[in-house]
Amino acid sequence: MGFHDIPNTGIQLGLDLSLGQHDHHKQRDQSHKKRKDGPSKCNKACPSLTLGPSDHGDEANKQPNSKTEISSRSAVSSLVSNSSSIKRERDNFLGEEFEEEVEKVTSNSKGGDVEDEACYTRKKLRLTKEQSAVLEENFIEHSTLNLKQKQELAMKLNLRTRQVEVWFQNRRARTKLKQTETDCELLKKYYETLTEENNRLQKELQELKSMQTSPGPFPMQIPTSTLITCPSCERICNGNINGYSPMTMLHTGSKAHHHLHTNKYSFIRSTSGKSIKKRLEWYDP
DNA sequence: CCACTAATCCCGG
DNA sequence: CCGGGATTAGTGG
Repeated sequence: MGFHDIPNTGIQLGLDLSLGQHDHHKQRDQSHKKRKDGPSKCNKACPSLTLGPSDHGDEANKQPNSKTEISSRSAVSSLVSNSSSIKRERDNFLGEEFEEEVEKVTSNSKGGDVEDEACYTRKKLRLTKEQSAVLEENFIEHSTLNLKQKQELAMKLNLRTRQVEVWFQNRRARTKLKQTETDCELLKKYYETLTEENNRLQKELQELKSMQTSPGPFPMQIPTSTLITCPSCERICNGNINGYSPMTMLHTGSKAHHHLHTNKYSFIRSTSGKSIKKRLEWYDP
């Protein structure tokens, strides 16, 4: 694998400002904020919401029973709220949508199943296969959405706009993480290659030096193992960077026998998008 | 919007 | 059961 094989690692990100925070997050936020103060014990006064049909996280995900179920799960994501919630400071819009959903869920929940163990036990929403698939499809088309697109998608999937927004954010983060890992691997390989190359050159240098110091019956010879011929002028060149075929490198030298014998090859974009340039010097006999 | 983080789910050893 | 990866979501910049 050569460095020219490294894919363009740039990630294009748009700047769609999201407005979508709404009142109903406040409850969730509150229950979430607790975590920073350490795990909280159940507050007797908490009127919790449950997930309605499913008590077992992913059950509905694996076998979505009905639209209602999807809708309930999606909307509430599993929150257990604290009635004394402090309002979140952010701007909140799009409230009705969630209110409706909360009501559905509340009505779905049977009176008895909201017990102590439910308090502060945040059940995690898992999107259904269908929802994930649609989101994925949309992501492939556009990795960012404008507000309208988010709203439409949310409507289509029975999710809140905020959930769609978050899903896209997380999805972008995952993409970026994967890319970073890939780049890291490539850089590791590049490092190894350079190390090998360095060792090889060191060795070669030693050989040359020893040849110089101990004159034999034959004239000095350059080790040919790593030399190739310049395709345009037929001069000998140390064109082999381990693993990178000279064929893939563009020889940009000028006319044969009059060029400067200096060629530059650019071959990779690092994670930060800057190019690393490798320079080869043609041997000048 | 992103980075960071927590909470939860889920799966394999 | 436990550790760790994946996913969803909150917070702050």
